[in-house]
Amino acid sequence: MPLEIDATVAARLRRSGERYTGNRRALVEILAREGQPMSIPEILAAERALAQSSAYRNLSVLERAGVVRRVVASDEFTRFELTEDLTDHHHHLICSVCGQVEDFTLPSGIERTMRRAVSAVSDETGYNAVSHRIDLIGRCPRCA
Amino acid sequence: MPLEIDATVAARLRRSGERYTGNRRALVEILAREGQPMSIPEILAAERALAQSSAYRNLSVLERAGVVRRVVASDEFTRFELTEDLTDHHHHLICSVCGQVEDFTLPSGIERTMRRAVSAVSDETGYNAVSHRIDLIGRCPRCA
DNA sequence: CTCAGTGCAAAGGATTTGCATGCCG
DNA sequence: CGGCATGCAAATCCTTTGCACTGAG
Repeated sequence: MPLEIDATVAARLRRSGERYTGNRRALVEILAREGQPMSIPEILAAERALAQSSAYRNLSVLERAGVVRRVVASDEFTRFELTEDLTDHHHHLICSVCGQVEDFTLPSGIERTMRRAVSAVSDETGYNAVSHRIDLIGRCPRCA
Repeated sequence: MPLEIDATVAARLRRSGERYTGNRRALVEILAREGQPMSIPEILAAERALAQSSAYRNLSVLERAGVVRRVVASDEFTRFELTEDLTDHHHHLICSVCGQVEDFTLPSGIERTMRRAVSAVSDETGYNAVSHRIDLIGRCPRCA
């Protein structure tokens, strides 16, 4: 796992008044290694020693600390990924059949356009602190 | 409810080999009237006579027939809305606190740009029949 | 020592399903 | 008439929680 991520995570947990325990480090490591949103079953398969309840509890802690983000796909599982500032700004390709999620990025020009549009909408509607999320839905090559 | 929607729904159900029953018509009517994604509790509150299981079952039938679409917000409830071709292409503002969903549209130029970008990504990744979904996340005026 | 973190098992809660009955086609 | 739709209640299954125990600080 990149040292920088590790240090940032440590700092954020400290700021939230939470410890950086072995289980939490393991979770961050798995998510960093995988680089794609992972469901709890996938995480548990990758880390046999981790109790299911600890996975849920710690991911929740990491979410509140701003380390991981919840991703909703098309199947019954919530997925988790490291927040964008630990990795990079990206979006998701979601397979409508199997629910698998893949990352992709948009050209920076389009991102700029989107940000402008988003802040315009935010002004018009009275919603504040608006972030955007762009998902593409289709069939992955395996399910096509 | 607009006659045109009613006729289209009837046709799609027929094509799926499904009946257009009273409950199904009531669901379409409520969703058309509301014009915003609705959760099951909201739907049941609007239609007291409808059994919860019938709501779930019929919305599922309507989804398979291409009449309604599932919308995932930020709370624990799945929401439902009429598909875009029965209404219009739009996106969602999701309140990160209460989960309420509101519609908004983007300027057509931006939509065009997005469609081009989406098809480029689709070509690169091997995903096909890709549609896009843009959600803005923020706090609605009531929760701000 | 203390208290947060952990694992196990049980509870919770949205959604699904089994089954007997009613009604549309 | 026959089969799908319906309502009720029970079952499912992801997720959360209670509790006793362990380990880090």
